Amino acid sequence: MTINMNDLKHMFRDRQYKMTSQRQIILQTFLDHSEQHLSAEDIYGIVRKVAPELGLATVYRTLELLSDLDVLQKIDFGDGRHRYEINENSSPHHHHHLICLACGNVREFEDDLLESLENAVALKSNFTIIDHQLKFYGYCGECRVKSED
Amino acid sequence: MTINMNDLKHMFRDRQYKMTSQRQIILQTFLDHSEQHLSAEDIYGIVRKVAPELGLATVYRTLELLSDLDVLQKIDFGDGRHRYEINENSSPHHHHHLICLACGNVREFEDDLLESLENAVALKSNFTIIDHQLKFYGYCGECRVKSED
DNA sequence: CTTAGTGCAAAACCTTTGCAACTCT
DNA sequence: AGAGTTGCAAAGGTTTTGCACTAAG
Repeated sequence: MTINMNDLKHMFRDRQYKMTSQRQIILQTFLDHSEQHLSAEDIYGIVRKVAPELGLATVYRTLELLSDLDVLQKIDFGDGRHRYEINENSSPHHHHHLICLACGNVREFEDDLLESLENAVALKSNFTIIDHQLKFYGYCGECRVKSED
Repeated sequence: MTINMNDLKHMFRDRQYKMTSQRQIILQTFLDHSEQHLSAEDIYGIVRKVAPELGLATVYRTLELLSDLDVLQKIDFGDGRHRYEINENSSPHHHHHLICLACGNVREFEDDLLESLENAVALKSNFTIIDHQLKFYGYCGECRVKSED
């Protein structure tokens, strides 16, 4: 159930947004880098090669729009800038991040186990849960080996 | 096992940091507001009343120092500024955040259930986990009632 | 006394906004 | 034609930094 350009065009039409070339290029960039967590500046750098006149402000505005439409998910790894990843499937859940404190690398981790916890929390705290974000901080295998010298 | 000023003084002495009045005041502010998630500007505002000459840069530098010492935990709720809370007990684990998408309020949630998940992740991904952060986004009881009009 | 820490102001970042020109529908 | 969109530059907000001065050990 991957999002494609056609879905997007319909989504836009329905809400009277316009499908501009800039928006297409930016979305395509996410489709081409679906495994990565790109910042506005990252996108700007990539997109510049194809469309040198495309402005950084447009990147920011498009990122905000696509986040509002739940096409992108805004994440924060604490490195001072927002990062975005494409929501490939309909449900944004079930995928978390392993952040290495040494090299800063971010890896994905698939998981379903949080569902039950979520229900428990909702009940106990009178809180309607829409989404969650789980991040693990630690050291990846590579960095662990390096530090063993 | 609450952190107090004496523990801190020893911690500082051991590492040849100086215990200045500014640092004491800032730490005391966290002890007095242990349930809250204060930003640099929050701290600055509170501290100003006691020590009007204390500068914002010092607040930032102290926040960084105390985070490095694991006395404070740096959190990000996506509101454009970093927030800090004091690590009252030795193990920083077992407490998460419920963030209301309507009013922006942040509530704490106590929990132990993530331990087993953490072990599973560590094993499966060859990743040594030091810490985790779990955030639930949704709507608190109050905002849910309000939106039912 | 020596070295770390402070305060101030300036700089550095990331992100948002105002506005005239532009382009999808 | 008309509404939404873009690009540029300027402004905004948070955090960092350089440097002369001060204070802790």
